[in-house]
Amino acid sequence: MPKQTFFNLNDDKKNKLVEAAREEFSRVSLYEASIANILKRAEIPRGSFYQYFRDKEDAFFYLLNEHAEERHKNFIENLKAFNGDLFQAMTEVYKTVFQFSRENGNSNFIRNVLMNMNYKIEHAFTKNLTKQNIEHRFHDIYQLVDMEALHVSNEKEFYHLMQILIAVTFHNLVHCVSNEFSETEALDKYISELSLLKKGLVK
Amino acid sequence: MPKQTFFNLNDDKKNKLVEAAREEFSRVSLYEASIANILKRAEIPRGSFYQYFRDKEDAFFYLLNEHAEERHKNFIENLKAFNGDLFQAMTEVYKTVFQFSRENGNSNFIRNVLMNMNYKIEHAFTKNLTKQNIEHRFHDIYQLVDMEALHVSNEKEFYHLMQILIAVTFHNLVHCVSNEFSETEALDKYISELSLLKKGLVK
DNA sequence: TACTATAAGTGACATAATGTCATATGTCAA
DNA sequence: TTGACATATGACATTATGTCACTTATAGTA
Repeated sequence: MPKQTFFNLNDDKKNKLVEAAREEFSRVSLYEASIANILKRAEIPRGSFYQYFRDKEDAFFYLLNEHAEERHKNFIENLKAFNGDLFQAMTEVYKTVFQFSRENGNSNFIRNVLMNMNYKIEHAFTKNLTKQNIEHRFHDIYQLVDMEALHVSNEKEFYHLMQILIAVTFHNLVHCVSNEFSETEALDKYISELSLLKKGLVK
Repeated sequence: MPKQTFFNLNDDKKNKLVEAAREEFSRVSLYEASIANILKRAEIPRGSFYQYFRDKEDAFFYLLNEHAEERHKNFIENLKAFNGDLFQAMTEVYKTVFQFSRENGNSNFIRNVLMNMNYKIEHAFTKNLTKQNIEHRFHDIYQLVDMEALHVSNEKEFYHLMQILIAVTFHNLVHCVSNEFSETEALDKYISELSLLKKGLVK
């Protein structure tokens, strides 16, 4: 989490800093990113950066969490719109994230995020920060999903189902973005795998 | 790939260097690893390192590929031993990798690999280097697997099935290692998810 | 208004990392 | 012995990171 001083910043300065960080993290991965470039773009001195953020990661995960928050809201909305159809809701999120990764303009942030996806990044994406939050959100989803359609009989089984779905969704995203699939190709692959998932892998 | 000079090294020097690298990559992740530490341990000058490897990654992926090669052989053996039962063979590999991640002695290499798993690392793990190799290996597996038991009707569907299985297997490994699960807990989780995968997610 | 405590801003600096290159050394065949 | 080639070496240029002593701003108080 950024330090309080960051949140105390006036909007202009804050936005300029956030944009500078986003540009740098769009250029390269978290590990290759250079704080010096962010400073240059944001026109702030080195000391100030450390006044606002603990380090490079802190700034990166701030941006990522902002994005993840949006995706979570989308997911909940989709779940409602599709009457609890988990797979349709997930497919919409998949599409959205994939489209973000295709923005060729100023921001390749999501593309870089996906191509360097690891446990910590996935975690930031799917859960949000606190243990409490995770359980709370999981429960929200559990309430909204149409369980009748699913092959699970309790919350624990549903947890496993979600783990599988998340694994396959991210794996697809990363694979398709890394291999520069078109949106149609990516969606085809994802839908094929979802369909196999639904019907089961064995006879 | 390491440079030819590396392979020309006499065994003593080569082993010392490889061990030095393994120790460093066991201490921290690829990105945090310091070449200086490898040099100190291997007692070679800086210039020599770059005579043998292109960079830090080069050394890291050399070690990883060695390991992945072993796992691939295991997998093929298991597939034969279990008469083409894909799930049993995969569960054995899962167990083995998990056990490697638990080695508390000199080497936490696999633990660090799993905890920093990303696309590139997964790729090194599952495929080996060349496109040709990937297709070749995939075909080998396709020949060995008992297709009768599976819910797929052609090689393309089998490809999707393997993608799912790989996604879920790695996701489990990373999750269980990151959260310090015991071997029993990890195996329980994996088996639960495999069972859900087999029977299908929807009714 | 002047004073003071607290927060925020600043950039030079210590430290450590990476990759390169000119130079030195070793090896082997003619 | 010589020359061509491969290998070895460590000083160096460059670029990072995170800290700290010091300055400046702000807001509450006498």
